[in-house]
Amino acid sequence: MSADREARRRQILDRARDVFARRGYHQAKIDDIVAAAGVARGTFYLYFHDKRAIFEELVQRFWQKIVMSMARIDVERPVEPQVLAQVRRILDVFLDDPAMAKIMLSDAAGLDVEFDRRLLAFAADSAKLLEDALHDGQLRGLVKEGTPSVLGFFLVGGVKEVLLQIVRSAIPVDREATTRDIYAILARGILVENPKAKARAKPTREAAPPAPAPAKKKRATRS
Amino acid sequence: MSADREARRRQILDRARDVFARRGYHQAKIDDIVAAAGVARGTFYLYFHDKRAIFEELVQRFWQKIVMSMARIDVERPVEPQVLAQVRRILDVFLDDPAMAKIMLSDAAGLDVEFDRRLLAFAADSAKLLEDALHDGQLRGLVKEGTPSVLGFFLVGGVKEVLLQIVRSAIPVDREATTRDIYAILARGILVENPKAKARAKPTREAAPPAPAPAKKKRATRS
DNA sequence: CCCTAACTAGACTGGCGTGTCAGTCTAGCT
DNA sequence: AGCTAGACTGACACGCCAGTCTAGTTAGGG
Repeated sequence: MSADREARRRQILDRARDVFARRGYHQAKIDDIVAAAGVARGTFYLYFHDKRAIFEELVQRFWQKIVMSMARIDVERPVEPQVLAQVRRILDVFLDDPAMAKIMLSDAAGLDVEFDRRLLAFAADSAKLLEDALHDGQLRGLVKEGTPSVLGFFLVGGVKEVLLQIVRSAIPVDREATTRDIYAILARGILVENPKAKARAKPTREAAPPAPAPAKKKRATRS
Repeated sequence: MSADREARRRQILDRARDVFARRGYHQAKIDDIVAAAGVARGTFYLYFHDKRAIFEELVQRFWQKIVMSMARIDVERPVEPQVLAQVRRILDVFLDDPAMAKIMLSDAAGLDVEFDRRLLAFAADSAKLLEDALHDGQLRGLVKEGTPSVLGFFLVGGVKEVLLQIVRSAIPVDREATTRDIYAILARGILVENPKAKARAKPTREAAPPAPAPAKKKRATRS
């Protein structure tokens, strides 16, 4: 009955997720999805109103998981283990479902004006909350100085990119180690401020350009 | 003659850039582009082979600018001003051309299998170079410990996200201040390690969930 | 005044992919 | 055996849009 129905729905949903992850929203054709799910084209439309609807449902469900993994930081207790645990939980949510992670971290924009609008609005709200939290943290001496919105964006962007690259490369990672790496960046940054000439290895070495779109430090052509 | 031709080409290119930035690759119709450029449909095809070609050229040109802004860090001289200048240059490149910035930071993927493939490959190369540079920096005592690839991804992702949000919100920012904010994160991180109960403001306050896709710290429902 | 080249306006077509719908098939009931 | 509900099928209609093409306009050069 409705249990069958639920199962069938689940099946389509799961397969669609894989197809979306592999091809991206626009490249994923309904034919690909129904083929992967092993159902007829018409059946798909018995369970989902249209392509956008199934995509939205996938995004929605995964977003729920993310929200569920968030925990308030208790100021009365040591912060470090709480932050570590939080980072670890985020890692788990994304890496436990690489297909959805890929979808959330690369697609999820540029499909529909309305969908984009809602997504953007939601993102803005979330960013505002994070910003407030960081500002509050600053007042409490838990967060270093700096423009809260910039701190928040950097934080989110950094974690997103790390997760995306992990998921893309499909290489299994040591989650514990990655958690510590991220925590170290949060707590201490990346650059050494006063180099005071430490190691100094092979003196002839290249520095490097950036990645995908924008990039950062060292090396190149000019200047 | 060819000067006129170059100018016409330029005009179409510039207007197309605006349309792509406003609508995204898929929503941008050829009709939108020719209307914005004030040329006839046929004329467009006198200058560009097809839609993908003009998009690729835009991406290509902007990427050149990014690469040009990269400078090798001279280990013999003080690092801080060099890094500050580097961050500032990146900010300038992106914020001077918000339309292209928007395109590079959100689209630029998911249009064509071949295009994606090349982009990804290129991104991977760049990431590798940055990773090597960071590793080298560690040996020289300029970069803190941690897995170089994770440091690199976090760095790139953080900067990307900050730029994207600035460009999206269209609010003019103080580039000098943003540069310092980013440098501060690079040099010192975000979290205070040993809070030692400093300020302590309004004790009843919310922490916050995250942003767009993945997110970070504080707040929520469970745990 | 004509000729050419660049351009315009816009009609056209071809392909693609979404969503529909008339019909089939199955399981269960009477 | 006859009937019914409703899950499922898949050919097809339709809209959309990139890219092509034609007829007509404009401007300059000889």
